[in-house]
Amino acid sequence: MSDIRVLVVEDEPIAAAAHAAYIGRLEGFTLAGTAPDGQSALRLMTDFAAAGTPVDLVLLDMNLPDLHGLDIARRMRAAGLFADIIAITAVRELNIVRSAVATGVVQYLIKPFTFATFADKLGSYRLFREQLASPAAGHAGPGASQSDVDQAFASLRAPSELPLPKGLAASTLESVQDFMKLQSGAVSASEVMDALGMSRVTARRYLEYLADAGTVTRTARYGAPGRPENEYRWTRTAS
Amino acid sequence: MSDIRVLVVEDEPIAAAAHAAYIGRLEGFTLAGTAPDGQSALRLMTDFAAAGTPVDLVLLDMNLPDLHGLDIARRMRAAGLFADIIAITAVRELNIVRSAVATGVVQYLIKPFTFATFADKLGSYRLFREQLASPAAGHAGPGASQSDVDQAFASLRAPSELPLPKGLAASTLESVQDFMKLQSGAVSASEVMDALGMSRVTARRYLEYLADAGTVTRTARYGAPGRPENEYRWTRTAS
DNA sequence: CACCGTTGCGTTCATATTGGTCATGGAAGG
DNA sequence: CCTTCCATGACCAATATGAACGCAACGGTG
Repeated sequence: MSDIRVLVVEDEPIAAAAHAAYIGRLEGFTLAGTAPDGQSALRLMTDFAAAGTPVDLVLLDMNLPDLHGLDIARRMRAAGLFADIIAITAVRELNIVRSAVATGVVQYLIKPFTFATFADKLGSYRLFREQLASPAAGHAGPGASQSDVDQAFASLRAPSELPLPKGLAASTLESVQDFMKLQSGAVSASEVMDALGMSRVTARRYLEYLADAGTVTRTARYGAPGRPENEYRWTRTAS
Repeated sequence: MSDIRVLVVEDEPIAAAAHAAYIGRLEGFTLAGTAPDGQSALRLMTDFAAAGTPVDLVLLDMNLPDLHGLDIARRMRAAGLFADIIAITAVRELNIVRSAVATGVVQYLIKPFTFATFADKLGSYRLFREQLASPAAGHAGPGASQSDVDQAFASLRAPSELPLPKGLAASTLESVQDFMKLQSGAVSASEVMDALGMSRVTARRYLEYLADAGTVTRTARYGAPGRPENEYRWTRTAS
């Protein structure tokens, strides 16, 4: 089976290069090109389609200088471009998710994400395509049954757990992350402990992990008696 | 939450009446109207949108006298109509499924189907909407995390139609579901074990399956020594 | 200015308690 | 009687907690 041709649409050059590099590391995917804004993305897709090598999948950032990602998706459909779309955004608004689904977005990635998350989402998309290309054996005839379609949809939309370092639980990490997102200023490990009802050791361990991952920054707080206290601050997610 | 307004698009009068009757039997759904062909369907949707009562969901037959279902979906998007679509078809062609996904089809029903299948697909769609309207409890704040989005997408799967994984029995799953429905708060796996008289392993396996299917949410309970205990909460809100 | 007690957090370790997995037994169906 | 499937019990792995220890800055005191 030929590779899935991917177009990366992202205005920030650093992020665009990162996504392109991610694509290169994945089996079964080929980078078709990159576009820094909506207009050039649409033009590129039209050119590729005219050249007989249409784009199969678009990694579409929602925040672009000229057009919103949803607008691009709508214009794509209006222009007869029916590549599948994986939306990438830092905007955590659920109503946007619904609108995105209505315009044919098959996956939704929230920045910042790790390569593991990225690979997982694209992998499930590839599995979705493969299941539609060759349905499960055992059914006679060329048609697809309801369960075949259901299985394809399931593989497209199934969540998956990512491997975490030993000693850390996914649910706990998520609680800490959600709490940190809401804090505008810096918080100490003790404050996290009180707010989430967990022990000081646990709170500190997860904050330390997030600091290592770059999701939060760690600074020292002086002025009070006692050993200086580390305070953690949610790093502004790069648009 | 107000009901989901549904438009039935179906050329055969008998089938159209059947679908309309199905809608009437479902909690949380209201029939907005029926259309026998693509042109009148588009006109109806435009009129509803202009009247301030837009259609939320379209049950769209793929084989219509004037237009193909995919064409209708594309024209809807081009016209700025972003109702969600559940495709209904007797044509079992998988490439159509892929194109349908690209135009924002959220579910795919293959005729002939029973009322149970119909109710299941629409029920999972309603759960999808509810999860996007109010993300899972346990996470504070207005933002949605990656796992919230994943879980919403997961509700679009059809657990009852998928073959059950090895080791699960339908009858046991039903009793666990019935018990969980009655619980207002969160329950742990041990409590389910005691209440239903089954082993901890079995209770946990079924709860885990339900959590994966999005029917229950899983959160951790902190504060006590020892490994945190998972507690499960029924999420399907009876509207 | 140097030193030392105080103070509160960082760090480590053992412990408790649950989650996860494997092989086994029993029941249902053919 | 055989096969298949699921619930079970027992084992190992995982993870938050509490306590004990160490460390670094503050604030007196010499």
